[in-house]
Amino acid sequence: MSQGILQDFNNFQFEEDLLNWYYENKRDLPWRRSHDPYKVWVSEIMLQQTKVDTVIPYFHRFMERFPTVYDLAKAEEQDVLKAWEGLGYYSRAKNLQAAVKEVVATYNGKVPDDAKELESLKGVGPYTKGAILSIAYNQPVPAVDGNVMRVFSRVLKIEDDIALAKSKKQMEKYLEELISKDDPSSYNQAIMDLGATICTPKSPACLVCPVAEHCRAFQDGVQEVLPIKSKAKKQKKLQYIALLVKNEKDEFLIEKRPNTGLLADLWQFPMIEVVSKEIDIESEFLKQYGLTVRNQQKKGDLKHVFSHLIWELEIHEVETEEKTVTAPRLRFVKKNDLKTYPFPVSHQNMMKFI
DNA sequence: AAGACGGGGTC
DNA sequence: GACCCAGTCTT
Repeated sequence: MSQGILQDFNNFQFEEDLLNWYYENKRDLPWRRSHDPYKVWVSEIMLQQTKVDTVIPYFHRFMERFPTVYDLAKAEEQDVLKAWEGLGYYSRAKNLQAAVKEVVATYNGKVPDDAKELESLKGVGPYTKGAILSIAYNQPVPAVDGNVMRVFSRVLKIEDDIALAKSKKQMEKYLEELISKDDPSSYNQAIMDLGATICTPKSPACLVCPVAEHCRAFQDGVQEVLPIKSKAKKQKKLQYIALLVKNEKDEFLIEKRPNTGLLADLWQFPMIEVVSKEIDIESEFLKQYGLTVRNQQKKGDLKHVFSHLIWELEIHEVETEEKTVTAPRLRFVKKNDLKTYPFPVSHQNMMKFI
């Protein structure tokens, strides 16, 4: 047993109380119906920074569309992005498919049960590695996410800033010791359920918590103070003119975004960044897109908030006499065909102005 | 260590 | 508005 913070912590009783609670109260979630490593993997990627309720319908559709690693490996990337449309953090989808291709090519289609192999896969970090190893393969490996940081900041009364990388590393060290060696799969999932339903960020339900008697924060009445987390910086504001460019065939001009960075490889309506007060939209559009447009008409405003920036879009409709475009990332598309392309939510909202 | 990377829900 | 969410990658 280590000196320090784990000293005097009754882990034997904590584990028993936690697991007994979990066996009686675990949530019935779609990805818990099997221990198929591929399903565990997909669910864990989708659940990154994303609530369970949001993920459930996406998970069902994704599994129907790509039931096995082989189906996902051979899919068109655009189809994968379309299945991910609206879920956000789209590099997750691209990395997942790249990693699945690697699993098919290198591991004969079997999701690795080895830590080194797993963490070499794109999009698989310390958390996802631990989740797959524990949930799918029942190995006693920690999976430290926001829930775990919060629950154990309170249980062990840790007052370090959980936004710092070293705090998470330290927590992984503690959990290597604490994690159940009898049922690591249930242990990790129990902490997540506890964090999601009882040990919540605000107003934790300590009076019905199965491990309240082991919780140092509760004993000292500081459960509402922990965990300590430094503030996020506020978003940068960006202003754009977003254009519904319609030709005489009633088609709209769309463009594919660059293959890296924000919303990579998703489609959008053309946008012109508003740098100065007085910009001439028609000449600026000709300069950036090479098309002549006319009869500009303002349709409305749209605001879209990302985690790190804010888009303020001024929606305009214009007409063009062009019927074709040669640039590969530009395309004229009928209104009814727009739904076949993956769009960010901000530009799905633009379609309401059509 | 800090920033990039989505979107939705809550208070 | 601020905060949070079953994080990872890049700089």
